[in-house]
Amino acid sequence: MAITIKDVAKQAEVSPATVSRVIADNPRISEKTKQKVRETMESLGYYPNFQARNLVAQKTRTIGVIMANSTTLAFQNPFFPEVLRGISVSAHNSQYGIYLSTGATEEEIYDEVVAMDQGKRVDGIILLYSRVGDRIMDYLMKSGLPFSVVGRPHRNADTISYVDNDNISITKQVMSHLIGMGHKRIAFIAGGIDFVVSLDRLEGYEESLAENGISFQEEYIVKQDAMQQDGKKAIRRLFDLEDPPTAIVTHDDLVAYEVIGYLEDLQIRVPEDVSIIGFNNHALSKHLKPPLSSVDICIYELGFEAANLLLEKITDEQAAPRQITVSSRLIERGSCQGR
Amino acid sequence: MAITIKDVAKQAEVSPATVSRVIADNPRISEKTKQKVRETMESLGYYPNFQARNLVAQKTRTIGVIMANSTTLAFQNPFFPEVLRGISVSAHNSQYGIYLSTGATEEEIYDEVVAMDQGKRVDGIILLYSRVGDRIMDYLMKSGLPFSVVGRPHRNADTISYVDNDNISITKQVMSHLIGMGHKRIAFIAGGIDFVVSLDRLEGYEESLAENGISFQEEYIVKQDAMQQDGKKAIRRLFDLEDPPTAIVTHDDLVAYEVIGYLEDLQIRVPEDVSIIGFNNHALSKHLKPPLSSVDICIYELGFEAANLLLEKITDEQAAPRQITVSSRLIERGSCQGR
DNA sequence: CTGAAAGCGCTTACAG
DNA sequence: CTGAAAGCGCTTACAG
Repeated sequence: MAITIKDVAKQAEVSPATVSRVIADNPRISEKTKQKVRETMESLGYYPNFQARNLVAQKTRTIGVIMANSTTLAFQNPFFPEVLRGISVSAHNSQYGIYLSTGATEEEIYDEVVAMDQGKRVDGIILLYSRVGDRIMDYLMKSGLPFSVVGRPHRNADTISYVDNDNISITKQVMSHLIGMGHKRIAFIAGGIDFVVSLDRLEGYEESLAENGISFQEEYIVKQDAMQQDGKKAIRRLFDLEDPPTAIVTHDDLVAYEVIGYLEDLQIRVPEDVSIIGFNNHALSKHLKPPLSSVDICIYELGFEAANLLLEKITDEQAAPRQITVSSRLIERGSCQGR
Repeated sequence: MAITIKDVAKQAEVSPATVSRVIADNPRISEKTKQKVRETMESLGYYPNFQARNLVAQKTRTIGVIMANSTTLAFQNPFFPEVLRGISVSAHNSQYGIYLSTGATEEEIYDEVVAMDQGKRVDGIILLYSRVGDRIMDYLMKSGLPFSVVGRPHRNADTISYVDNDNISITKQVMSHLIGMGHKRIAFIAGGIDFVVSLDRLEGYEESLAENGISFQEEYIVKQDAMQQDGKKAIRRLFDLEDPPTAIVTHDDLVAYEVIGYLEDLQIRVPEDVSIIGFNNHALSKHLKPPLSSVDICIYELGFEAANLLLEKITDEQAAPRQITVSSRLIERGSCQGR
């Protein structure tokens, strides 16, 4: 069907081996032969077959990207496309392709990872999330397949290449900002409790309270379950407390806006009555009213560096695991007010 | 290195051919042999090598997904992840994988498409957008590689499998809604002018005006360029007109919110002074203030059906091109008011 | 019901 | 500087 190396060889009156060497620009082939072979490749419209090439090279020049279960709101926020853009740029720079997981459940995704590894479909994997007790990460650890993670692994972090923000520190900065403005009753709308990023931010929250001599109150924590089941109710409950919060930190700007919507329904004004800060610095956050103060976590960088780390491991088997901390910073806008 | 079919064959005391047949569950192999081979596959932890299998089968069970240049705000909106989710589900159902384009410029993407096709990396391609005079679509037409498109192709649409909303009709419905409320001066914030979807919506806009005896005014059209360069200025100009619009239709909810932000700066109230309607029904749109009326274009369906169409063509070479119209509907919320 | 052989399209020691 | 041969890991007519 398609033009193969043999067709080119015959036409150019050389052996297939020679054609192969010309493709690889092997210096032992004479310029004259190269010239001739290249011309016939051109005129025949020859294009090397990746599958065949990869089979003998025993690699694929493809990286697998594993995204978490995509059915949640999380998928509506810009994290995924933005991190993918970072990965794309790095992969493209090194002429690697991206193979994406398609599974909808953890079970399906696990099977895909096994298939990617054992079926030799990819040279390595980027895990786009880090959760507690994740089977997939355990599998990757054992498999020997190069991989990197966006987010600090819960266990054996020092033996794994990963990128992350300093979530504890940045959350403490967010808290200091609010506490510095006079806030003491600060609610925290947490992300999924099995994600390490959520744990880290919660830890930052708690540490900050402790360091500032403010007692931790369980009622100020809104779990993701509660938000997803009935966000409005969860927020109402917060403000039915004897001492309602005067500030709210949410794990995502989109959630912050959802909360702001509920607050308006409750006739609670932002920022006059309650201050609010989000994470992820959504493109909208500067346009909306109030403009939302938010933590820019540099999602693109996270993806870009995760890909770089992975390619490092793929290229050099001996490469030691590396950890990269991507900067993050609080962008102050109009959604906070002192008291 | 890895366990191959030969290792299994040796261990199970059969030929490699037999092992291959057991994998394919060939009915001519005795149950006894199958049993034995399966056991040794299990105990050895054998897993078939995709590259080898694909090389002889001359296919890849992979579909290429080509996304547009990803540097714009478009990438911040949920279209991409949502359409990808639809594709993923369909692909996963048929046990196909997804190979993603990584290029940042049209040139790079074109080269990737050629590589995917000629290098036999994928069995077919989904083009996530349709633009006027697109080289990539021209290439695909000529190549013979199965492909499907999200969005109506600008030329030769009847020979191509694609999914789309009825953008002309839905835009006319949106306009009828506004006109029915008494609006006559309706501005239109358009998407990229080289996208067919933008042209269709603009056509719906113009047709609707004509049918309702309202004259078309060039000044009411805000082009994407103007919005991207200086959105605030573009909106201000709209309201500096002698007859400023009383309603605005935008091609995307995120843009609608950006506009609403500018309007607030200009002390123009929504919906009291001006009504506004978006497209894409972003998850936030029901939470924000005002809750935004928006057209739900069923993005997930677009992706899902595009993948189905592609798989149909991959599976059956003779399959005639099919076009699927995915439903869309205006969701009324609080951002419009009669006059 | 099973095996030996050829082949998918390429690469790479080994010879010369 | 170039070619013949073996091989990557699998599948599939062809025999028996």
